[in-house]
Amino acid sequence: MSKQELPVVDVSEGACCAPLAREPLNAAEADELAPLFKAIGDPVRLRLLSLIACHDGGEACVCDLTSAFELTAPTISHHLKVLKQAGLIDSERRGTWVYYWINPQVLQRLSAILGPRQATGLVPA
Amino acid sequence: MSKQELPVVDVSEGACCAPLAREPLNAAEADELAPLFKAIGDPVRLRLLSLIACHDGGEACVCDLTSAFELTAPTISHHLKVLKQAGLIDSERRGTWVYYWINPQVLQRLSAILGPRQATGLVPA
DNA sequence: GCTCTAATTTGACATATGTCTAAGCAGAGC
DNA sequence: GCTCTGCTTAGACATATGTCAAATTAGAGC
Repeated sequence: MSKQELPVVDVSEGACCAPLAREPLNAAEADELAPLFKAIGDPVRLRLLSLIACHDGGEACVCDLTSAFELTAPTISHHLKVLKQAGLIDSERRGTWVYYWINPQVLQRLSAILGPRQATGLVPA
Repeated sequence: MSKQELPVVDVSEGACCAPLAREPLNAAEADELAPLFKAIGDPVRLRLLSLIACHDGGEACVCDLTSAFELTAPTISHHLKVLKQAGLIDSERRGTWVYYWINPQVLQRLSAILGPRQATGLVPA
């Protein structure tokens, strides 16, 4: 299955761009957004995300990531899985190695949710 | 041992504005930021934050908040405490009621961390 | 002082989470 | 086919988390 381009949820709807502070999130929006923040609510996963995002070519091999922590490979694998299931990153196997890259749109969306204003053009004033 | 040396980092330093994707977060920065994202990584707390931010006058009484959920008062109180301890909101008692308001700077900072670019003027490039 | 309401704290509980070890799977190279 | 390396899965375990009921604290009004 290709999780690569699946929107997962109707992103274009309510929780897409309107910032938190503009109108109250309803339960459904919150249920959809919270897991994303939860996924980055762990120091290891935050660093993983950052490492992947900053890595040369926009993608990183698991071996690069594992060596940056004092954690076992299964633990890193677990965190990568959490990030991937949240839709924040995606991956592909190439030969022996598995590469991960971030999904910039999701990150951008979260940024917009927290941002003070700017509905990213959805609502034209 | 090499994981973290300082529990709290000076916010004005690295983790202040530079987005995730610009340079890898170090362990200390991640340890400082992750709890903030974790705090909003819960649907109830996300909605609480949004409700408070959107409320008239920029602040909301606990009674207003409690009535928006099908949860007991202690549970709401717990979530508010988590948000407050994370620094996302603040509160004050006025007579019988307790009012909460958000700390916009913290929210803005998180937004900047996730944002694609814009170091908020830190590095001119 | 008494009581009423608003909110928090305490304690309990089931569930979720982060980590590890051990085992399994997938290619590469012999 | 065998083995080696890279990565994931499975299972176990201690700790953290979300929720509630009961008890407690804080003011307001009588």
